[in-house]
Amino acid sequence: MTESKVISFETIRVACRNCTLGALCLPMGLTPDDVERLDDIVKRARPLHRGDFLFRNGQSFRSLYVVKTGSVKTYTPSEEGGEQVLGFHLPGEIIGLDAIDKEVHACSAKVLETSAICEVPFSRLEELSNRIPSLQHQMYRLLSKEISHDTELLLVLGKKSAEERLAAFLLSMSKRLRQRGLSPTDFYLSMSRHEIGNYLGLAVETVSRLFTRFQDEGLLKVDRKHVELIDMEALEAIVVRATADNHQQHLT
Amino acid sequence: MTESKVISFETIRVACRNCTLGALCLPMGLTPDDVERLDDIVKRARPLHRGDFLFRNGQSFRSLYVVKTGSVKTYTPSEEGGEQVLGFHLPGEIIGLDAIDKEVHACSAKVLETSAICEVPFSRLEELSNRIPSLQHQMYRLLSKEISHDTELLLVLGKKSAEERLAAFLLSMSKRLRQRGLSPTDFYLSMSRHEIGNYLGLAVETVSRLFTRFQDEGLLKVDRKHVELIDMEALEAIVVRATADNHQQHLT
DNA sequence: CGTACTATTGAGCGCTCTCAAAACCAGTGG
DNA sequence: CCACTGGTTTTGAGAGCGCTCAATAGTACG
Repeated sequence: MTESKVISFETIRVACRNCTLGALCLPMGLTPDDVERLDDIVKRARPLHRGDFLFRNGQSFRSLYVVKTGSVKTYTPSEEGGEQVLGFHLPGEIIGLDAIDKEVHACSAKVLETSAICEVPFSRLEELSNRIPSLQHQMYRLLSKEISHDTELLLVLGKKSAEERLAAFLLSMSKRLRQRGLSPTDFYLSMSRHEIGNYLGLAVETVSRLFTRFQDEGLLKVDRKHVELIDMEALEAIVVRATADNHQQHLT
Repeated sequence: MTESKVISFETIRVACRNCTLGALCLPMGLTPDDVERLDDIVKRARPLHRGDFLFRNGQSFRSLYVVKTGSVKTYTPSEEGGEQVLGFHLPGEIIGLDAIDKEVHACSAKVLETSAICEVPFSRLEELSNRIPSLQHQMYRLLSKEISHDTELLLVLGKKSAEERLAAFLLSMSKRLRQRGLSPTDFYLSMSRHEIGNYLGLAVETVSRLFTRFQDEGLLKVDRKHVELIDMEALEAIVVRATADNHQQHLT
C-alpha cells in the first residue's frame, strides 16, 4: 500500500496470516526477519467460545488481543448488572489499546461466538517496536486510527437520530467485513438486538422497529440474526443526510 | 508521579515549562539530556488569537500541537456551515493525535481565546521516540489516554440525559483545570453556549435552561461565561446516578 | 445609541423511551 | 412428537424529554 518496497505485499500477507496480527503488519514495510520476530512474541490462538472473557474490568493490562475469526464485544459493566457496550470487534481488529495508559482494563471483553483470538504481550511488542522503527510507526497509526474511529462514533451518538444510527452501524459492519474479504452485503450479526441498542444508545424496541421499517422500505432483508443489505446507497443517504440537513449550527 | 528517579520532578517540570510539552514529558523518567533534545524540536509558541486556525479540515498532517495557555476547539465542518464540535482543549493538552494514521487532518482546530500553542513536528518526535524508549512509552500512553477519553465521552453521549451531560461536562472541565493547577471551582468558559450544546449533542436552549436550573438549585453560580461550581458532590451525584439507575440492561 | 450577536425564556410538538403483551425460537424432558 | 420453559424479538399504546419555533433580554462594539 504505502512504500513497502522492502518485501512484497503477498509475502507479508502470508506471514501475517500465520502470525495473525492483522492490522499490525499488513500495511507496512516490515522485512521478513521483522515479521518473524513479531511472530515469535505472539501467543497462538486457541478457540474461545461464546461467553468467554479475554479480560475483565479491573484486571491489570498485559496484552493486546487480535481477533482472527469470530467476534468480541467490549463493555463497561456497572453495578446492578447494567452495562454500556463500547464496541464490537471483528476479524483483524485489535482490542485493549485503551488500557495502555493506566495499565488496567477499564472494560471487559467478552466473546460473542466461537472465535480465534491471538494474544500479544504488550511489553514485548513495545520492546520490539523500539528496535523496528516501521513497527513503531505502525503502532502510532493503529492507536491514531482507534481515536479516529471513536471520534466518528461520537458524531453518531451525539447528533444522529435513531434511524441514522442504525444505518451507520450497518454500514460500519459492512465496510469492516469488506476489508477482511467477507461479504459486505450478506452477513450474520453475532450480537443481540439488545446489545445493538445498548451500543447505539437506543432502546431494544427502537432497534427492532427500525429493522422492520428498513425491511418494509426495501433497504434490506432481515431474518433473525441474518442481514442482507439491498440498497446501500439509500442507507448511505440516510447517514449523510444528517450531516447536511440537521444541525446547521453556524458557529462563528 | 510514577518512578521517575532519574531526575527530580521539579527539574522536569521546569524543563517542561520551557519546552511547553505538557503531557509529553511530565509523568516520566526522561533524563535532562532527553528533555533538551525534546526541547530542540519544539517550535516556540507565538501568541494566537480568537478565530485563528492551528490547522484546517483536509490539510496534510505535519505536527502535533500542545496548548500552553488559552483554549482551542476541534470540530468537523460539514457543508452548509454546519459543524460538529469534537472537543475543547485546555492548557497541557495535545491536539492532532487523530491525524497520525491517515496523515490528513479530518477536523479543524480553531483558537477560542488568545492562546499560546507549541508546535511539535511529528516526524522528528517519532525519530526521537525511537531513540528514547521512555519517550516512546509516553507516546503510547498519550495515545491510549486519548482513546480512554473518547470512550468516556461516548458513554456520556450514548446514554445520558441532558442534565447528566452538562454536569459531566462541567466536572470534566473542573478536573482538567485542577490538573493544571487552576481553580477547579471558579473559571471562565471560553466557548459559547452554542458550542457547548453542539459538543454535548444538545440544543442551545437546553444548555441555557440547564445552567439556569443548576443555579436555581444552588449547584453553581453562572454569570455569562463565568462559572462557579458550588456543590460538586451534587454534580457528581447527577452523573453517577445515571450509570446506576438507568439502563440496567442485563445482557447475558 | 444603534446594530448584531448571544443568551434566556416560553409554548407546542415529535421522537424515542417506557410499560405491557404477544409472538417466536431453542433447548429440555416427558 | 409435543408440551414446557426461559429467552429474545416484535408489536402496540401512552408519556416525557428535549427540539423547534418564536419572542424577549442582555451584551459587545463601533
